Amino acid sequence: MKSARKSTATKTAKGEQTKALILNTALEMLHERGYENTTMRAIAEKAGVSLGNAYHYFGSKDHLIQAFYHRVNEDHLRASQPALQKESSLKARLLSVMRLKIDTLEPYHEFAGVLFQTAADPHSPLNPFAHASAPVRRDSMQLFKDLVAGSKARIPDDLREELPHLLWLYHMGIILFWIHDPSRKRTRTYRLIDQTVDLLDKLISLASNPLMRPVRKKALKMVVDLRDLEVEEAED
Amino acid sequence: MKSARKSTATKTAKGEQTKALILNTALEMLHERGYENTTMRAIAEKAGVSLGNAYHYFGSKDHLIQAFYHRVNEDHLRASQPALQKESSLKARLLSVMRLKIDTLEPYHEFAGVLFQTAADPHSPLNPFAHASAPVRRDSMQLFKDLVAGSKARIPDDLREELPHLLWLYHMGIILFWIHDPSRKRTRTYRLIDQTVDLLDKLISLASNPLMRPVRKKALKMVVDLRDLEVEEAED
DNA sequence: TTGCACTTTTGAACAGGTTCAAGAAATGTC
DNA sequence: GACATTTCTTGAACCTGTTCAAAAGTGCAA
Repeated sequence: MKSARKSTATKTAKGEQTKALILNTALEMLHERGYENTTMRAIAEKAGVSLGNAYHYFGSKDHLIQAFYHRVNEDHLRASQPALQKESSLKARLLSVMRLKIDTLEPYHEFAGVLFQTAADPHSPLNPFAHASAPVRRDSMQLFKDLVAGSKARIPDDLREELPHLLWLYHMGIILFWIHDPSRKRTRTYRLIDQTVDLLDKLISLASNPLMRPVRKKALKMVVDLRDLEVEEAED
Repeated sequence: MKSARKSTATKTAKGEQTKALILNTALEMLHERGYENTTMRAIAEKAGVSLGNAYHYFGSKDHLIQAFYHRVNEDHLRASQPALQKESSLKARLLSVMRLKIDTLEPYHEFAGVLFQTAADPHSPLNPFAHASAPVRRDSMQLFKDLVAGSKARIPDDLREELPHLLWLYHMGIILFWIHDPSRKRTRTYRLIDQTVDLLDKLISLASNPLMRPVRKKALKMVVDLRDLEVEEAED
């Protein structure tokens, strides 16, 4: 379960085809049977290729999972567009985006643990701070940038600039909660979203108050540090 | 890497002895060689017992890791006592405890990722919210209770009651950062601690202001929800 | 002492992720 | 078209976590 090998880039039309075949088969099986029951051997067999061939295109099972996560992320992006068109207040936009995130993720709750399990390991390609997942992270980060940029709230520039990162971090926290949420239909998570979004909205207003400038500056300095860390790791 | 089996309780003096032998050997090897290179076979061999025997006492490799984490936690507790005796302000107490936490964890930075990797999976016994790690969690939670109780800060009762949980959560966040911190001697993490502790102290003062009561109530309601989730899971 | 119920211990077997050397196919070059 | 090079594909082999049935040991009651 180590393997640093990257997914191999295809050099041939046929290779491209095979890679896509393996990936699609894998995604399908992951969806249908969950993580544990989707073995590399099973994927290879169902796709009609050899085990080694699967490993030629995807350096590890994690890489397949990453592809899976990428797809879920695309779904969320697409699902969020209407709300971002319609809503204009920061609060409403954030609420929609967060709820839709959970909606999108829900079918995979059962094996989401495994999904984020790997995410905590700095060496894992699934780690959301790591290089390998940079595209996925950039996409989801972009969503929060759009979310902030398109809102008509009056927010100081310094805060506005860092807000997307803060919200992204917040959204990771919610997902962590969701993973551990045993309630039916994940009602707790939705409730938590409602409450935290409300709270965040209040806090943002509060932080936008000129009187809060010193505290805000201090907090933002800290956030920038956090962000730098992400970037650094993304480089290596 | 599944296994729900618990560690078996020993029924005999000899069993007790064997269990301790295996555990000590495992901890030693984990410390010396890290996670990947410490295989169950290697532990069993070095301890001079059979592979199956190791599994008789520890249901999985994770259980061994948990024991490891437990020991580190004890070290931290012990290391924190002097500071908790000496310091009286909340800020100073928190700062000491957090810095000592990182000090204690530092020797294991290399494989800490794996350690907390498993922690993200709800099914894992290492998951800090799960039943299996309840003792460890209770211990580290107790530390933060002491931390708050022994401080002479003027804090509203409602906040004071939830503060230990909040600080525990905060401390988990810092550890997450630390895991990903590539800086030499983890200077970034220490800096982040300095900054966040300072900020937290300010926020606590702020939240203690009577004017903040409505926002505070709202925030605390949310925290209680979080805490309930932990408890619930700890039950099953 | 013998027999019984238990705990402890063993090692073989299994499963699944991963590696690798080598053959087959495709592509490019002259 | 023939050869060289690169890419694709294969399947066996390896490693490690985990399971399990059975052997060995232990203590205690009759």
